[in-house]
Amino acid sequence: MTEELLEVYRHSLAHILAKAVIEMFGRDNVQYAIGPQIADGCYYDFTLPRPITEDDYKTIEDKMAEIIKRKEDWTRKEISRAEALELFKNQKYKTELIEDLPEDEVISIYWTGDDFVDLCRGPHVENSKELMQAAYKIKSASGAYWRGDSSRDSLQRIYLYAFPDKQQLKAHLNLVREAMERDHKKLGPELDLFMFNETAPGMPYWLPDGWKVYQALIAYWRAVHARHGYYEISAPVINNRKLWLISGHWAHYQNNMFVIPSMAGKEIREDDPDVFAAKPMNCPNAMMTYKRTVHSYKELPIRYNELDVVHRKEKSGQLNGLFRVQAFRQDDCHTFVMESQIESEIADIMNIADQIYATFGITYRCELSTRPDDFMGDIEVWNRAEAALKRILDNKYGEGNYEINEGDGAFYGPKIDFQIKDALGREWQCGTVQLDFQLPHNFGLTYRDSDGLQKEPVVIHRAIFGSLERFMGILIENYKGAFPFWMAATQVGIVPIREEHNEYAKEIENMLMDMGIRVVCDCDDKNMNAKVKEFRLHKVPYIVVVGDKEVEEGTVSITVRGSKKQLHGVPLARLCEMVRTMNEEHSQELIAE
RNA sequence: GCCGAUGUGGCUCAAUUGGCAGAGCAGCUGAUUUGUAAUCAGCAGGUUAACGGUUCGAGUCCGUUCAUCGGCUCCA
Repeated sequence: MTEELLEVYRHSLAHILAKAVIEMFGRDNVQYAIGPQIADGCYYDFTLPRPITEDDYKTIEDKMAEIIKRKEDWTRKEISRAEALELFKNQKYKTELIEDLPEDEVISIYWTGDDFVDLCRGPHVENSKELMQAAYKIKSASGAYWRGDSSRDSLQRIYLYAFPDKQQLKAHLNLVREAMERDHKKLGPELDLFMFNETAPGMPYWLPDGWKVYQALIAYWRAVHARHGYYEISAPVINNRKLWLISGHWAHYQNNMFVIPSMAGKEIREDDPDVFAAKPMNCPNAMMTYKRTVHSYKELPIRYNELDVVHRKEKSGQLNGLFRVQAFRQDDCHTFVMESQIESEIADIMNIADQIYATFGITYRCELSTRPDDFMGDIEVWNRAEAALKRILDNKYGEGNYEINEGDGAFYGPKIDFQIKDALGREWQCGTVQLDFQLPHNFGLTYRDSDGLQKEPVVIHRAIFGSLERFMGILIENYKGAFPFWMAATQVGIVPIREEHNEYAKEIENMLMDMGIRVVCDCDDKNMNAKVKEFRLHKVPYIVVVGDKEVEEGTVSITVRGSKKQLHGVPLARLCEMVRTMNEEHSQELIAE
């Protein structure tokens, strides 16, 4: 099955879907918009007399089957603009699409039978009978805005899984089911990693086990940055409005800020000096730390790393587990550089990103976002900065091998984003490198250059994880909760077989603890099988079992997660060597021999 | 914010047309001491998300709010 053929099937099924919906609700009651193909099928957007619910899915699917069985011919016609406008005169979205086409564009339409016509470029099947073997299933229904614009009509979108045959659909549904098993929203509470409470929507609580994993991530992150000349700072979490007025957040970002009046019940007034806001970003405080003293060109670049929690008020309906939260820790850095240092500094950041992502076996996609229409600052500086970013990406990926979002940059500078996929294949922005010419200016930052003149530094905002919360979500799904040894909350679980083995088990626990290993020895009064099961459920990488034989020999038995065979008679010195190696190398695989 | 769905002990789920809120796991107590995924018995655990309405009677029907999920839009 070639890609092209798959496309023909999905495209054609979108038409069948539209035809089915129209037959269900009546031609005059349906406005149909667009129905493109997507990764696992297609969708179609409509305006309908009432909302589609799950009860309708079967009806629509049956209707589609019935239509396909009619074995209607599909005929393509090319028509003039005037003819097209006449044909679709009662269809507002089609009319708008036709009006927006260039004057000289050939307008093609497809008839499916003689009672359904759609504006379409094609290609399609010749006759519906070619779809007899096709397998499809309604995935979901949801709202969607006409042309993705929230100020325009709200349409109803019906998503369809669509494949050439039943086997492929079944295989895909299995993949989806498996992906659901990896869902961090399911695994997180199961493994006691994190939780939420309705008194703090979108603000995760990190539980003891989750916090250990989180801390392991941070420790690794610190170790990497220490070798690249980074210094960590921490700054206030709430600041007076004065700061946000200077940075521009009060004007441009207020809707996303938790604003805090000085007293409970006090109204927030524009002229009240005593108003604070929780920081949605770290940058303004980083500017303040730079500004505390004078700087020489010899000091640059200055790299201020930080891990403070930021709060962003999101509109309801936008929260999503750890992927979209209202309180999160960014692995943020603000680097103050001279313009001439931008390229080498960003190249170094890209190296750090590569190193860190590789440790987790994560693949990412880079996007460059360039100057928007409402940009601020000097256009020459913009051009030079964009050229520098392009050179870096060209060198790394080759020209044209990365995406460029023209005009998508921030108003204060261009940026490179790193996109990473979750278990269901949805992409999330994690790392980001943004150039900023504006904040240093707003805050009046300067350095004394070698020529004796005062100049403005450029700021590079960057994050590798993006937000620790989002990155943890990605990692939980990536590893299905079975973290590599170096990250695991409990790295070694010890199971004494009988009470008389407890003492030896505790000796091993102490020995490993002295090495900084996260170890739990289960001396509870219960069946050893129950202890093993408990450790397995928590996906503990190494389960160490000790009984008569081990006490006598001074060895352990190791059950390695994911491996069927057990390692018997492992000397304690060897156990120490194994765990030390995995920790030091941040290896993803467990040593199993 | 928009469209749709969901909400019952800590967890997984029951509860017929509206008719006594119930089980397994986890927990506690006691017994049990076991070689790689659940030892046995007993006990306890609930304002069915919250608030309001309909009804002789609401987990169940209606309304509002909150939270969560799938999307749209926006974002790390």
